[in-house]
Amino acid sequence: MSAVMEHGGGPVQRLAHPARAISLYDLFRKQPAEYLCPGRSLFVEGDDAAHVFEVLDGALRVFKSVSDGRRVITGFMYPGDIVGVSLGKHYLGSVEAVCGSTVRRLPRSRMDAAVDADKRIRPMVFSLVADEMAAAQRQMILLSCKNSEERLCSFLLEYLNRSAFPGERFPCLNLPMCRQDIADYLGLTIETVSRAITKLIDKGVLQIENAAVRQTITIAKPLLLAQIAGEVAPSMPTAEDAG
Amino acid sequence: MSAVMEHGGGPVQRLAHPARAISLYDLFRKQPAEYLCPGRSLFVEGDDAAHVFEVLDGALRVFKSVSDGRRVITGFMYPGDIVGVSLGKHYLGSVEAVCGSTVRRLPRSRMDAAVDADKRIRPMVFSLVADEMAAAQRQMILLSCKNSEERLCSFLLEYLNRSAFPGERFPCLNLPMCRQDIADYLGLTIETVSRAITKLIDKGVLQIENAAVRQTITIAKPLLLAQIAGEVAPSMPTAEDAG
DNA sequence: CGGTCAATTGATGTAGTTCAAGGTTAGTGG
DNA sequence: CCACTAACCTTGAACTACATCAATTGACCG
Repeated sequence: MSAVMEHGGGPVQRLAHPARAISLYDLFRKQPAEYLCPGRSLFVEGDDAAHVFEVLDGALRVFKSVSDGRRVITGFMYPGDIVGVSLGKHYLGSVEAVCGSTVRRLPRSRMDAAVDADKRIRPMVFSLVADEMAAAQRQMILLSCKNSEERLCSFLLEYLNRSAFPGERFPCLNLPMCRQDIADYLGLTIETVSRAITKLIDKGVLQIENAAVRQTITIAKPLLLAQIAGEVAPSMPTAEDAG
Repeated sequence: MSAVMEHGGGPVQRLAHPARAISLYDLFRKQPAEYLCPGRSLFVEGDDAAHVFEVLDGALRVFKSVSDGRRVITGFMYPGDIVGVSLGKHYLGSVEAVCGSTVRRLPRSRMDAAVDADKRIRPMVFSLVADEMAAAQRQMILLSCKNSEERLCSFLLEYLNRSAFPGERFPCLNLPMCRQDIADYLGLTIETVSRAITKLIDKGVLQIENAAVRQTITIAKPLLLAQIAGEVAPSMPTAEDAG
C-alpha cells in the first residue's frame, strides 16, 4: 500500500518555485497566515484586485458564475500557488476554499513596488501569468476535444502531478473537492463524473479503498491513466500492460 | 442596405488603444509592414518567442494542434491587436493568416527594453495580457455551458463588436474565416455550425444577401442575437420584438 | 430515529456527431 | 465555350455520448 497523498496534509515542497535569495515568495515570508474554513470566500469576481495570496495549505477553487446560476470552475489552487495575479484592476474570478486552507496575503501595491524595484522579480510574475495562460488553453482543449473519461483522467493526472509524490508506483489521491466541483471544472454533470469514475474502476485504472470514503482514490494503472488523458503518445505500451 | 463591415477593408480606428504620446504602438511605428498570404504561418507553437506583432490589416487565427490531428482555435486577431505577448520563452500557440493580412514585427527584446525603460509601457502590456486571460475565460464558459446556437451568436457578436461600426442598425458582417475555422473556434463540427446558421436565418436573426456568397451575413435582429448569445439579461425585450 | 447531504445507478431524452449525398463556385485545360 | 475538378457549404439520416429525471444507498448528525 502506498502513502496517501494530500495537499492538505502539511507543508509541501515547492519544487517548481524553489525559494532563492530573492524571490516572489520572500515578499510573503513576513505575512501572517490566515485560515479559511471550507467554503469560505477569499474574494469575488469583479472585486478590486487589492491583494495577492500565497496558498500555504489546503485547496481553493477559482470560478466564474454564469447568469443561469451555473458555475464554471476555471482552476484549483494548491500549496505553493499564487492566487489573484490578474494583472488587471479587478479580479477575473471568485475564489473559495474547497477545504480548510491557509493563505498569506500581500497587498498588490507591495508586489507592484517589488516588481518596480527589483528586475529579478518581474520574470517570476510573468512566468506565473504565462503558466495561468497555458493552463487556460489546456482547459480549452479539454473542453473542446475530450470525452468524459479523458477529462476525468486529465483532471486526476493534473492533481497527481501537483501532489507531493507524483512518481509513486500506485499513487493514492485524497481529493479535497466534491463531485460537483469536479463536474463544474470538467464541463460535465455530477452524474457523468460519477459514471466515468465507475468505468475507470471497472477497467482497473482506479481503485477505491473503502466504498464509503470515495474521495480517496488509488491509481492502479498510472500509465494507462496518462494514456487515456491523451498526454502520452499511444505508442508502445498497449492498454493491456499499461499501468 | 447598410454598409458592409470588414476588418480587411482598411485601417481601423483603435478606440480601445488610442495612440498616446508614449504608447506600445509607438514602438511599432517605424517597423516595416509585412504582407501575409492567406494561410501563411506567422509562427508555430513552441517556437522561441522572438517577436511580437501588431496586426494592421486582415485577420489571423491563433490555434493549438491536438495529437489526433484536430485543431483548437483559441482566438482570432484583428487590426489593432498585438500578437505573441505570451510572457514566456516560447509561443503558446501557432498563428496563421486567415486572409491576406499585414503585420508589423517588433523584436521581443525591444519590447522588454521598453518595459524596463518606461514605467508607462508596463501597464499597457499587462492590460493586453489581462485581456487575453479574460478572453480565455469567456471561451471556457462558452465551451462549458453554451449550446451551438448560443456559441454562434457569441462569435458573431464578438466579431461585430470588434468591427468598425458595432452600433449599426442592421450590421452586415464579412467573415474572413471559413466554416471550419468557426467550428474549431466554437468546439463544434462544421455541420453543426452550418445548421446553427440556417436556424438563425429561419428565426430572422440573420440574413444572407446572396445565397452564393455565404461569408457575408447581415444581422437583422442584433438585440435578439445578443440575447441568444447570453450577454444580455433576457428581461423586457421579448423574442418577438427583439432585434 | 428521521433528516440531510453526497454519491451512485438506472431509464429515458436529446443535442450534436458522424456518415453520406448534393449543390454552388472557382479554377483549369481542351 | 464547355467539361472536369476541387473547395466549400448545406442538408438528410442514423447514431451516440452526455444530460436529465428519478430512485437508492450510505454516512453523518442533532
